[in-house]
Amino acid sequence: MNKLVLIDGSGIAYRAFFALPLLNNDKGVYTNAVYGFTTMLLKIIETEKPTHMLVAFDAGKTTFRHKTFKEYKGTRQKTPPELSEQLPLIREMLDLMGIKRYEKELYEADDIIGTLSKVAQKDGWTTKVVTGDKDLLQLVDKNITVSLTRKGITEMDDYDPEKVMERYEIDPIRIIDLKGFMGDSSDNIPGVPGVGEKTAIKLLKQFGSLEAVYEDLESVSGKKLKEKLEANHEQAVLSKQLATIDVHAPVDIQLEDLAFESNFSQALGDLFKELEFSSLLDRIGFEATIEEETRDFDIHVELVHDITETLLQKESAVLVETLDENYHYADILGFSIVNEQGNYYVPKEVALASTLFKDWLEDGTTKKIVYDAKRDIVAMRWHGIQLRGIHFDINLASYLIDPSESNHDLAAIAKRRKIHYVYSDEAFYGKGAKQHIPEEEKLADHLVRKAHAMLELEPLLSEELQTNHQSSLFFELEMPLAKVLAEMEIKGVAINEQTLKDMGIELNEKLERLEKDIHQLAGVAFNINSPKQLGEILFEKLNLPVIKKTKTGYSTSADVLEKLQGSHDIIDHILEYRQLGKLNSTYIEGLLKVIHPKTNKIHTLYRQALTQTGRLSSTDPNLQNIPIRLEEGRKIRKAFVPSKKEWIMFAADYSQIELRVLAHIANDENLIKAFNEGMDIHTKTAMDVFGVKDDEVTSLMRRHAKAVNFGIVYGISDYGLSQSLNITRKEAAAFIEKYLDSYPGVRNYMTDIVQKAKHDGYVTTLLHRRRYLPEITSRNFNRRSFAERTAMNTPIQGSAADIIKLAMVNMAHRLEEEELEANMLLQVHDELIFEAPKHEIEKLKVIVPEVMESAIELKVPLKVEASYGQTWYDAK
DNA sequence: GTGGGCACGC
DNA sequence: GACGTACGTGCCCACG
Repeated sequence: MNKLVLIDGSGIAYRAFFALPLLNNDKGVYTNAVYGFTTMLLKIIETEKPTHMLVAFDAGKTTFRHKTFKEYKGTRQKTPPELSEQLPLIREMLDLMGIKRYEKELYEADDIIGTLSKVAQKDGWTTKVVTGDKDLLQLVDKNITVSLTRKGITEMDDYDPEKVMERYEIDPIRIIDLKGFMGDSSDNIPGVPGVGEKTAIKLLKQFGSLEAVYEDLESVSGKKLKEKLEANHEQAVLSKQLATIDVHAPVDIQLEDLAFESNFSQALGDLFKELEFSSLLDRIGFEATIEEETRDFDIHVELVHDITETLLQKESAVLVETLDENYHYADILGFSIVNEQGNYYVPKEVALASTLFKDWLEDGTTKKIVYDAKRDIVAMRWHGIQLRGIHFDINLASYLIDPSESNHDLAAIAKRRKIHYVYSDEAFYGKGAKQHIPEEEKLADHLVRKAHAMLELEPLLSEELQTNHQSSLFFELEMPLAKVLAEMEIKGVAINEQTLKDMGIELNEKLERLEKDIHQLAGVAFNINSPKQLGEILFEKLNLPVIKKTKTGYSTSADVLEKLQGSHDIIDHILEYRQLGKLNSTYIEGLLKVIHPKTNKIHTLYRQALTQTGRLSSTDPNLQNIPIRLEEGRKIRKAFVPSKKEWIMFAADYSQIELRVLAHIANDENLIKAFNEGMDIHTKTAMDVFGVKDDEVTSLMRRHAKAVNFGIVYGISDYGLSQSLNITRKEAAAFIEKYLDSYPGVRNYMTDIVQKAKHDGYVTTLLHRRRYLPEITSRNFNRRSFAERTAMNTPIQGSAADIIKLAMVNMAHRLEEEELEANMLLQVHDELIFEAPKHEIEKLKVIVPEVMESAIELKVPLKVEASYGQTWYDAK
């Protein structure tokens, strides 16, 4: 059976261009439309497995339609040059993929597609049309389906005749009548003014066609409508004509010529590499390979059998290779050292057996350039080495220079700075099941290349940091913080395993009971954890009203279920099942799984070079999302205990740090005054937004005010606020307006920062952390709006992150100075958690708030609340 | 192995 | 007027 795929090339290119941010490769060539187009093609090839393919393009500005209506597409904006310059690349891509393309003078892509789809239909073929243009739905027929891009570029909705009927309630061919009435502003087709989709469909359902409506105009209900139709008769007929795809266009190609096979050439792989589509390479059957220019670079490697003084210089790039992502468990593969004396590879056994080498690693007076200081410190510590003398972390530097850079691998950092001789780890070791460690000679070569690049990169990155005014952010904040975090990770947090296990047993019993009840209420056994099965039960079997749909089916999220509460007893049970199930799988079973066998503690990994705002993140396990808001979940914290008897857990959190930062940055008098007077900020906001006095603030007002503050801090939209408060978007927008009226300094800040971001291309935090926002000038409303909210939010959230990081570095020094035994263990964005002997409590109660509050001086005081107890749970 | 849906924290 | 809307991590399911 032949399967033909016809693609609206012009439409998809246009769509891809606007759907994706303006990407470019290292030569500055724009690639977003090519990339989007290509991912769409690959998806189609993979899912449809076509035997024949054609991409049709519009031939030029003038088409036969302009003869009847010279203003056709008259309001179209000129194609942006950033897109035009990508069209030849798309053509080249198609040629290399072996996909035929076609354009015809005076005809549009639609007409070519229409004509060929009907020829194929006659020959008994199956055809799929891929487009972003709803007009093409008129082609839907037996054996012809139309795929409309939905959001982005690779997500599509398939329309067969039934689906068109379901969506529009008319036959596919009546799409042209619909267009006749509605018109189309993007093509400058007038239609009948005042008639939209709803009215047009009503008319077509009643009369059948546009012509039939005009033949029997008297039967049309509504005087106004009748007048509008009468006055625009000619225009409606013309509009229908313009919207009609010519299925008899003079297309001079045979279907057989469109044969397609998906075995791709090396030339295509080369083009992908040139355009930096590395993530797509394996989809066309190419591995990420080491490029020739990289391989050809000759580097002399000295394999070290005996450690001597000569290779241990005052300044070196040092690499300790650990393959396991989780460096608490990672084995060391080997070391490389590159300095002015040479390029050395030191096998693991040689390195670990040498006291000379160990002493050098532990020598704080030598300057070591590393790629990931925290990983190196921790990994070596597990092998008994106290790494010191770290001077420069390549990864951290790259992150500070541009956190949005998607790839901070050494090879990528190097390549962006014209250093091409490093292999990417993925290309060298392989990924997934194919990962393996090559023979020692190759490994030595790889590691030495990496260290060599590190040595070469250090001055380049230093220079960039300096240009960005980020030297002190780097050397005085992030570098010292890496060491502090390493110590926290190594120390780990002790866990009372039995507490977790007991909670697990209790939870399992409750879950079993709940499951039984739910199955009974449903009348059938099913998997409650499957949103798909749950949706079928709720909305098909029990016929509950559908509140929201996801792209794959019914939404069963908590906010949907909450709206269904009361309509069926099963809902409450499901909500409870979900809540307890989450606790059990993520927090009980999940945490038990990651207790380190050697220490019986949990050692998280902080990601210091990941988030766009400068916050840390925590993985393996994530200790930054341990439940607190609901009591059942909060109990999990009872399992987090001090590592020594007679010790306690001590917690200290910043109160409203983001809003204080906002008061400072925005220099808002009202907000500054509120903080200086020590007011409850949510109550204060409620007073201002609702215009009431202190004692008139109801709990609902305060809740709403709190959500508005939350929105300001996290940069959510009016839509986001409306969702969290369950109010309309308009009401949410009104709240935000009221807020900004009350805090004019904040309003000015919001306006100014967006302007500044447009001008500079980036925003910064108090300590010069930087976030680029290229989309702030996007023509796409969503992208632009998002960038604008990010511009407002990042300086707030990022500065708060700067402050707590600074406090952590200071705290580590202070604990040492005071010779306290207390250990700093965890950071949860605005909170620090310690363990300490009881006799240090009184001292900590003074020192910890003092260090945190004095981390930085703002126009408002910083406030810290501290508490302690037997477990993390009790430190509240 | 991957993407989607969901839920946890800040 | 629609668009699709704080971030990050991890679980389970369903798909190939």
